Amino acid sequence: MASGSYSLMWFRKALRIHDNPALEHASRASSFLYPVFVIDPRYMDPDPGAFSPGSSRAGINRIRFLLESLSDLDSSLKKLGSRLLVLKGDPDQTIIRCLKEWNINRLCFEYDSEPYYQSLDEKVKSFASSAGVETFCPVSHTLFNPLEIIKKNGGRPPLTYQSFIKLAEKPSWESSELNIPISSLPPVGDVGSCKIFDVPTLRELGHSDFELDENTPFQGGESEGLKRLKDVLSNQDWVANFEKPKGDPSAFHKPATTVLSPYLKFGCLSSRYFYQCINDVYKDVKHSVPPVSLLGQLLWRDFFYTVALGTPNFDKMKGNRICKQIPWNESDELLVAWREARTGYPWIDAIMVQLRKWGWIHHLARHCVACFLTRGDLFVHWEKGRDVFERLLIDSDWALNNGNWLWLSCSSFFYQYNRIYSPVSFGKKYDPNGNYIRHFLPVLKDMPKEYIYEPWTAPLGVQTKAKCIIGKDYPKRVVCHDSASKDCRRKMGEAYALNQRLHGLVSEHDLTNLRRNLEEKYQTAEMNCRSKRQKRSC
DNA sequence: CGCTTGTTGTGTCC
DNA sequence: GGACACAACAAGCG
Repeated sequence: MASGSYSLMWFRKALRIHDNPALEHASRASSFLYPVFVIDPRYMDPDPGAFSPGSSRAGINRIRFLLESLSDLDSSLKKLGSRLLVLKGDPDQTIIRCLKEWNINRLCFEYDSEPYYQSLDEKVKSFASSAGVETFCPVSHTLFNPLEIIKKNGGRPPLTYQSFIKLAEKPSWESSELNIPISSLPPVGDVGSCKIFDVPTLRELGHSDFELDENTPFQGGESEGLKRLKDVLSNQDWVANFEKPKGDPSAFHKPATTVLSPYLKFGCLSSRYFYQCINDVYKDVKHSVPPVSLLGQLLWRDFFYTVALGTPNFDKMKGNRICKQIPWNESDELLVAWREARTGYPWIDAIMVQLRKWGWIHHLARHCVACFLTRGDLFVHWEKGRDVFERLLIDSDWALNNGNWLWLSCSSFFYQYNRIYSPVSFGKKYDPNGNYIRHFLPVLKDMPKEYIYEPWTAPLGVQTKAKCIIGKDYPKRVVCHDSASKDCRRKMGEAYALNQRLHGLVSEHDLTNLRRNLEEKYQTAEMNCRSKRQKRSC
């Protein structure tokens, strides 16, 4: 193309300038470059019916993080002589209209393995090919191409971390220069009759009633992500010796992990660039190794992306060949208590408050509440907890979120259902004084440390003095952990036996039968108590 | 079939 | 802080 191309760079994730092969390609030999982000009203418009402020799909914290990331991207593009063109509408229809209106002959966007993008991209690509528009969709969100790994494994994804590591080996780009600085970009061409917006504010999108008392301390955008990365890397010793299971989930003034996950989720930070930076630190020093090392965490991310892509119905129990079929109970009452931080277990409730306010909680805190909701205490379906995380986390990532819920509920990957996190003693060993609880549940701030993890055991006099009466100022616990966790173990055992007997081919009918049996067998004191309450209220 | 391996449990004992 | 019992799982490999 002698006169140069009219190129459209479609931003979805990869909200960055550095290590962005699609952007690089789009800017090469182009007369005009149109950098586009499409706001889908279904994703961004307020939904007053949702259980937390935000849209129907995302809580307010993640929408804010995305808008901050877009603003940052826009100002970086402006420094390079370009800008971000924000459009509103159905993403596929909007992109197709732009392609026509602007006579685009080259469309560039990052490959995305999530089902949502797979079907969206299919539509856009099929139009592009019929219209003679060249498309360029590089894999740059993950370290490896998940399709290649699946192919290498004979068409099925590896199901253990170690087999994944063996298949993956070293990434092809390990020692190439990824972060080639861009000094300028081609100009944006005429936009014709397409309505172009600036990056909107939350208020402009109609979100106004969000809480202001304590919001996420994490700001979106590539600049912020790179700054955070620099901070992390400046502590070489910490990077080299990082071991994931050893972090302190109750540390919140200074989190025990990098909190780079939200930047990786939106692609504000390139996972490949991060990988190279860690490798640089490792060069001359003794360091931890996967799976627990910092580099190991990036490999976990790729592992889950690969399994997720190669597993039909990965985000469901039914029809998911790697998921155990378990007769989770259908109690919305218990789900809501968990979601609204009213379980009566301060450690669990404090975590759920931090999740709602910050949109981020420590990895082990995620384990505690996920285990508690599913196989540990409440026996509620992992898909319901998954939905809550999906909405509230600023770093919620389709493959990782579903993969971790499968893991924690002992539905796949991990099967030792007798290992249950105690909602009392797990937090206590990190934070014996309960500072974390006092911060996120101020109603308990004056409870003596002897009782703060189990306030229902505090004598009434102590409760009065702490101005926190259990059952009035703070809820009574929704189940008794000792008996509930024992019941969960037994239920899991029976469900596993059924899965084994039927070789995983458990029908809806089998599951209903087992559920009925279990309910008869294992009704604990609380369960009886709860059903009596329900009957009374009916 | 038997053996090894698997990121991250709890409670008790020394 | 390390060892052990607890009660015990699945996947992968030979």
